[in-house]
Amino acid sequence: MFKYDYPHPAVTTDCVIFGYDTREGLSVLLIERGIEPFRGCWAFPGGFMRIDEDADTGALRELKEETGFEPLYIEQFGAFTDVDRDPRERVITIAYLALVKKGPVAGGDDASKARWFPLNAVPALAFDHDRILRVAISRLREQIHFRPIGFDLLPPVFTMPQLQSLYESILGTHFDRRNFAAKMLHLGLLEADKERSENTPRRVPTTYRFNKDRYEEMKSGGFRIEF
Amino acid sequence: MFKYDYPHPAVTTDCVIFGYDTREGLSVLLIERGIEPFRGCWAFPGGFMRIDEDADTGALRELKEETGFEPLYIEQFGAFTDVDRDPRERVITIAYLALVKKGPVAGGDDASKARWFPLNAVPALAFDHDRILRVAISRLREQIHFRPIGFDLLPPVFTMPQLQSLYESILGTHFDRRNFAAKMLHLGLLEADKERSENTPRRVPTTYRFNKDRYEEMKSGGFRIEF
DNA sequence: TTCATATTGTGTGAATTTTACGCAAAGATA
DNA sequence: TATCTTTGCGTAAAATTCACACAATATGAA
Repeated sequence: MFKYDYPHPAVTTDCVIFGYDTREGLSVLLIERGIEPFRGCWAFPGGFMRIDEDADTGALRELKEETGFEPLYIEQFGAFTDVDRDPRERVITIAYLALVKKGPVAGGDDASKARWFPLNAVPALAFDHDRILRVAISRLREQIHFRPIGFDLLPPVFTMPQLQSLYESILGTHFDRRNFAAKMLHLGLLEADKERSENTPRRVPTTYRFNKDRYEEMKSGGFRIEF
Repeated sequence: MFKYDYPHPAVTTDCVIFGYDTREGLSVLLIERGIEPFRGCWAFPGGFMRIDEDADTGALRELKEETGFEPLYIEQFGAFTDVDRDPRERVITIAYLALVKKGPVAGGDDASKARWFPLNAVPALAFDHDRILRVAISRLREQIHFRPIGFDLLPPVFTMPQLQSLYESILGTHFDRRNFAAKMLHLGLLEADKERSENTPRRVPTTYRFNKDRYEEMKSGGFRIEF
């Protein structure tokens, strides 16, 4: 039993985990809650922050425990603190945005009910997670202009059409194929690859790799990807 | 006495309050701590979040109580959760960025020791507030591209040189006078004012007002101020 | 093998925006 | 009235964005 002179809220972390594939576009990973409150509802993986770990560590721990994924990018994007957002007691949550390489859920102990949902087919969510998701998406859209985080969602070797549909999926817009390729190549972050991509219906597109060293160089002088 | 099965951290809010005037440029409002820990150190106004209010409400309350200012803009920009950031007990803080019309500190009860510091003359700060300040400044620089929040820092009627030095002060850069004016006017957010500005050494610059209605119109179609 | 089809790679000119900078007008001071 | 400083306006060159055409490559059917 832990005692305080003043009431303290409980603190949780929640992870909005995005993944991507060409078939379903941008998707988010949800877990079906096995316990009350909101039993049977879908929610973000997350849990109580331990008293001896910071929120970043806690979010990462919960993410791995509940989904088995190793995030390629993770970033705190806000605290959600509405007084009655949790029916049990006063709980505030610190929300994280994570990108992972999409795949079948490897499954830790709790992961039996984890599933990917394409962004346009997300069910009603527990707590205030609907609002958290909206904020996460708008944050992802902002971030993609400043960091090449999109590349974390693709395999290490990818084609220009793949890269374009990823960007279109995240930003919800359509780009001219030729202008998109020109801009991307002009950034100097891509290098053409020898290998050929597999499983393409028509002409085989050239494959590229993301040059992370080049990106690190560019960051020092400030940096922005325009679209 | 409040008892929990699991340990709960304390939760505070802290406000990084920015003000501006031509003489000192961008400044931040700090309070000298009267109690331990960090007694005598300068820190952001803030305090414990109440169990029956959300963080936004708490931040606003503390801001008003401790400084007497009414923020023209306020925005949460992050939670800081390092395990040992407070020597007393586990305390996490939710940090807010606020803009106020700079003036003498009106002073609530605690405000006796509040003072404005120009950004290039900020003393060492209590807790992890140095880091919080750095994050706040970079957030302010980002935000100024998407919202005309700079106008909240100026008097309702202002001149183009005033507006320019505000932007230069926030972004830490220098713009060509003529190009800056052209871009600003081109946005359509300014309307020329009849009145003349006072106290100018040479030629009297024309004065402008910020057209908030026009801004609200523009927001719907997405919006970005480029520099 | 050949042809029609689908998809990718590259280029180019027009329109727009950014950038650098010249010059005259307006007020203050001598 | 002359001089100095600051503001307002304009313009040409450079860079970027945007719309679009055409050739090249692979597949599958004839």
